[in-house]
Amino acid sequence: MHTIAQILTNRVTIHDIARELNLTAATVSRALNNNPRISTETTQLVQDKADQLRYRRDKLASSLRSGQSHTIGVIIPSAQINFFGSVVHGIETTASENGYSIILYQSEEKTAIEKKAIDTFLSARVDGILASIAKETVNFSHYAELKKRNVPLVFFDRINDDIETPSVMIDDYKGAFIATEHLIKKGYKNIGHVSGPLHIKTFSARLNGYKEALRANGIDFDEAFVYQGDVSIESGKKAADYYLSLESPPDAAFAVEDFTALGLIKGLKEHKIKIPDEFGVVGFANESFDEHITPSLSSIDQQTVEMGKEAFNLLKSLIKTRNCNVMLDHNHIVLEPILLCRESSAGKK
Amino acid sequence: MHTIAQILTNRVTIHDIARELNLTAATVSRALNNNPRISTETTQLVQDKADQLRYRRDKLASSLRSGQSHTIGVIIPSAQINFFGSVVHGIETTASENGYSIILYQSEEKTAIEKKAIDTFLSARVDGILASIAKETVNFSHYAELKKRNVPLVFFDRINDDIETPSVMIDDYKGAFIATEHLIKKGYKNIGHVSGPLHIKTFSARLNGYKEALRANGIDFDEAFVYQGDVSIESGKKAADYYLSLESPPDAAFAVEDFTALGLIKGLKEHKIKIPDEFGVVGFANESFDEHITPSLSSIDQQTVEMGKEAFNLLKSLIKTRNCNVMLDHNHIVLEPILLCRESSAGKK
DNA sequence: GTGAAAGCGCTAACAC
DNA sequence: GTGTTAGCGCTTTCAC
Repeated sequence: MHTIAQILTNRVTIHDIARELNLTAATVSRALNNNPRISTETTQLVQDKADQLRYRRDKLASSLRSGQSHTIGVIIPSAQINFFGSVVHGIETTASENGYSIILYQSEEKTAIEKKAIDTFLSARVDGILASIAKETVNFSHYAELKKRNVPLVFFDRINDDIETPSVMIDDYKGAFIATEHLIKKGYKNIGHVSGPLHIKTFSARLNGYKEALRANGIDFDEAFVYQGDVSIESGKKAADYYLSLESPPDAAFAVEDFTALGLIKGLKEHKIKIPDEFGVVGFANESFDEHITPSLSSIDQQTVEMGKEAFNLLKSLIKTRNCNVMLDHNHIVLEPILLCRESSAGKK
Repeated sequence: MHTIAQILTNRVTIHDIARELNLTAATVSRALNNNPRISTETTQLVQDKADQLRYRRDKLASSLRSGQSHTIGVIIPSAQINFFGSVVHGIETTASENGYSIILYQSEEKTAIEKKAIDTFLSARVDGILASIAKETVNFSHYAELKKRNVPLVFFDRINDDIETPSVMIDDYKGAFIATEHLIKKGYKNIGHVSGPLHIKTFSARLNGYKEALRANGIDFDEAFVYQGDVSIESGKKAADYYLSLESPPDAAFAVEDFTALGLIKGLKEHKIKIPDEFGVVGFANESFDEHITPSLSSIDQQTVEMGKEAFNLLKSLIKTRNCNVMLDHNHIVLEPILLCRESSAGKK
């Protein structure tokens, strides 16, 4: 029969199983795929023999023949960024549960690498692609080509409206609304906003959410309370300086994201302002440092793992309905942001 | 020109190129692979036509035939853990530069999932595997099988001595030595160590590094200065309580990792101990919160990106020399830890 | 319920 | 330098 050494060194194929059981490769293939036309006994026999010989289906051959690779391509800017590591966690976990493997590619925010990623994925005949667009990318023809080639594509977090494809993102507007309203409810009266570059949709949506929360609570919007920052610790610090230079400074602020909030807190501390007693702060992103700084930073969680999960599920349904012309093309999932209330917004004293 | 099947699947094959140029598929294949036996003109002709038709090599077919997939499998506990996200960054970047794709799998610290990952990789006929062992894993037969099957394997960060295979890890002993000596040089006299579970090699190595640094600097080791923790913020806090309960407490401590150091700092602050003026602290890992807490935490960087890069390079050389019987089996790379001096160990006043 | 035969798209041995 | 032929290991008609 077979020595252990033989089993380990030579690849076992369906032909080996077929030979040992006096069957044909076709039957073995069917049995391994639980084809109902094969008798229960044969199926059992084949599967037992496969186990015994430590057979493993050759995915290359199988995919080549069937046209389905059960592999998806994932493009993220960088695995080093917490946010994306976390989304990838959600994607891989869900993909794995569904029998899919993921090929990971990092764009490093470069369009050229993004194109290379798509090339690689197409070569590998992935069943679909999950992508978060690189910052550098302004021309989307490589994504458009995927649509033309009928390759399932789902954007997550960073989407683009020129490409009509399903997507998953967080509700920035709502997150900002919740954050701002939280400060109001905690008793802060004059609430500012440290903003980010407004040509980026994410940041303008947060500004709008902030404004609307004020309006909904009968508070007049004051242009002077919006500090136009650039998403950095430094811009948070400058915002603190700016606010305290005003004749009547705000007593709280919603920062466009956590690094800005961190800078704001540092700046306020330098001015000996007590947080949250004299000034409340809420950020956005739930960065890992939030709960470790002093005071711990209230923030809006972006549901990263959930985002990965939803993105995969969306892609999976796209794959399933690929040729059915089902109009899934306008399927956009918007996730609910979650307020994490920590020390920095505990209320005025 | 194009068959219906091609229009439907949108795939151009070497046969299409061959037909259009009155060549055979073999010649086209050779030309695309820059085979020197093909004339320069033909090669150019073929490559131009390939571009024109937007041909992309089918990696499945190519790998199936050639036996080389140019794909490697990567097992990490979780992409959500900063450390591993960062290592994956290093791996993917280097792999990509070398024309390799990576399939990512998360073990979630479970042996069963680890086995599934290996199964998947074997099925996908990866050229090699990069793995960081799951915490749960005590039986390594699935890794041993890879060795028997002659599948190139490299461990990173979490290694096991039972399996003889190349590996990359950080020098824990040296990192601890550097951290401890740094505190001595900064003028702290009585230096403690908040330890982790000592049955884990990483942590016992750090304890040894700490001890040796004391010895090398002529300081007597005092058992009472070692607090046996469990790698958590809580154990850091308890260590602070413990140290301050001593008749003559230490004036500095090297914490086994950053969360312990964070807890230590929090605990010391609660006791109104000034850091670094009255007490110096150094951690290990260079977590992302280190530079954002107050005081910022001095730590030992683990060279995560470099680790990924080295791991891939090691795997690549294993793949290249696979059948040459080159004794690469005892190749263990140990990375130099790097001290990051921040506020928490700035020196006594 | 199983077998025979035909590829999926590519590469590689062997021709000439 | 290029063509011919034969698969890689699998799935999938089409038979019976």
